Amino acid sequence: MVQKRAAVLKVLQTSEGHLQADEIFKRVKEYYPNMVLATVYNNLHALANDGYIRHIKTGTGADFYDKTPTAHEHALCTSCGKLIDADLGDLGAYLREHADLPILSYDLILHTVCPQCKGH
Amino acid sequence: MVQKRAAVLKVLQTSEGHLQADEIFKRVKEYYPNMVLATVYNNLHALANDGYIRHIKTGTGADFYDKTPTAHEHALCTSCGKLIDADLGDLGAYLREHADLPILSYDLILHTVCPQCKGH
DNA sequence: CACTATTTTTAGAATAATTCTAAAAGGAGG
DNA sequence: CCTCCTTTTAGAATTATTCTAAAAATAGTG
Repeated sequence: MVQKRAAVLKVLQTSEGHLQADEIFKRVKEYYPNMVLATVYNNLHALANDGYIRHIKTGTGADFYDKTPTAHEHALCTSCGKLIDADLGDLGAYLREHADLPILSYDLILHTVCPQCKGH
Repeated sequence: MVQKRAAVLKVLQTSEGHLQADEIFKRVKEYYPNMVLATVYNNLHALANDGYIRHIKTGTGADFYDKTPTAHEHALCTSCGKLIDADLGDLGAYLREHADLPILSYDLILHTVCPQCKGH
């Protein structure tokens, strides 16, 4: 049994939105006070590797982790810094159709102003 | 006159492909041996801000800088680590058409195996 | 259950690209 | 020449992430 891996996954799955490693760390520590940040990273990598979660690099600051592993895209709010889901249809199909190169995978981050921030 | 900014720009423009800050630093230092890395970053930011070049974050290791500021996409070779240009048609139009959010800008990195690496 | 092998966790150091800070230098305009 | 504003320098600081080696937990096998 891999208690701490399960705890990391559970925290992600029972949280709203997308979290960063240090936030996950904080929340898992409530259950496992002796938890260490390196273990969170270990488990996040393992979980992403096994397809349970997604690892999203924004290029600005810390990475996010997404409880939903199925294909969808993300947008970063330039105002509040939150990462939100974006629906872009079948972007993968578009890319594979138009690219002049084989696409192993891709990372896309949109920059937007989220609805909350727009409502000033 | 901003000699060092011009030198940074010239190095980029007269080099093949896409460079990282430390490589630009090395090359500019041949002309200005007292050059310092922070100045390279200063000038790269200034140049990107003024639209002369593009700043490309790959999310893995160092950022790249692109002498071509007009719209096109990029692919990172998983084998050799080089950043190469990718033609994806009018991706901006696709995104704006399909997105459920306003798109201020976006960052896309494809992962591929470049032609050179493919030829083992 | 005992034994061994593998995985997980820990603690803390290390990494590495980038940014920051404060001071010095440079150049433009009057 | 004087003053202002920009650029540059040197080096420290930042910060998320990774690495390392040792300890602990766990699982598999007989």
